[in-house]
Amino acid sequence: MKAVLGIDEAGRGAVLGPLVVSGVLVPGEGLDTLVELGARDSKAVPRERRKELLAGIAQAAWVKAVVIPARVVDQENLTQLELSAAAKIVEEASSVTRHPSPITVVMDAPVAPGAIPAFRARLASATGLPEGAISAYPKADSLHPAVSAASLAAKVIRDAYVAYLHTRYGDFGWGYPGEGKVVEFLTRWLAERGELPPICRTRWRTAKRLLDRSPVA
DNA sequence: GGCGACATTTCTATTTTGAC
DNA sequence: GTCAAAATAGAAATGTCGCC
Repeated sequence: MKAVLGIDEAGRGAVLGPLVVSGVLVPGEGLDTLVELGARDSKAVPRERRKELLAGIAQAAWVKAVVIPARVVDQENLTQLELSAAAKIVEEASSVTRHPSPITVVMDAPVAPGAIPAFRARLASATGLPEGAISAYPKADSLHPAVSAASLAAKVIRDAYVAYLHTRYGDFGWGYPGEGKVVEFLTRWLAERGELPPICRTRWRTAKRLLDRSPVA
């Protein structure tokens, strides 16, 4: 039975902090184990519980994450970055399996349904996998246990990275525009330094609005 | 045919509400 | 008190349509 590599990302909509793309590789027969461990829609799992689940998943599966800093997100579009990260994860996953091209890739579609075939073709081209070995569809993070596990891993790793950033920049929340802490942090930073912090995605509307309002911008 | 605007689709999160 | 689902609000990319 082919191994299954689930891929998902966290931090797509955040104005502060990185985008994290994660992959979880399990033997086909190991999918039931992921379900038993509690791999399911990560949005329905409380933040602290996610860490416990990932600890169990990491013992039963191969886990890999690619962290993409905010400044890199500023320079390229998210879909292209996610595709490159996914290709890197597929490459490493292939190297840890014993057979040539034994992987089936399943991931959350990062594009509109009409654009999924083109996305699959690009990923196939980047990885050397046949298109038939790649599956991408909406809500895969809640429908497929390997993608659920990848989603949990991406969120936990992003949370840990953000916690590290808190030690350097202070508490700015989790980085999403809807959080009051995020806007307060950016407003204060901009007022004190006259520029946005290096962990900010300056292309985001939230950042642009603050720059437009800033007297020093 | 090329370009821009808009609609649609996805993702993310938090908050609120209701059931157990 | 805990958990799940729905609502809401932020982001970007793609596809379609109308205009030049």
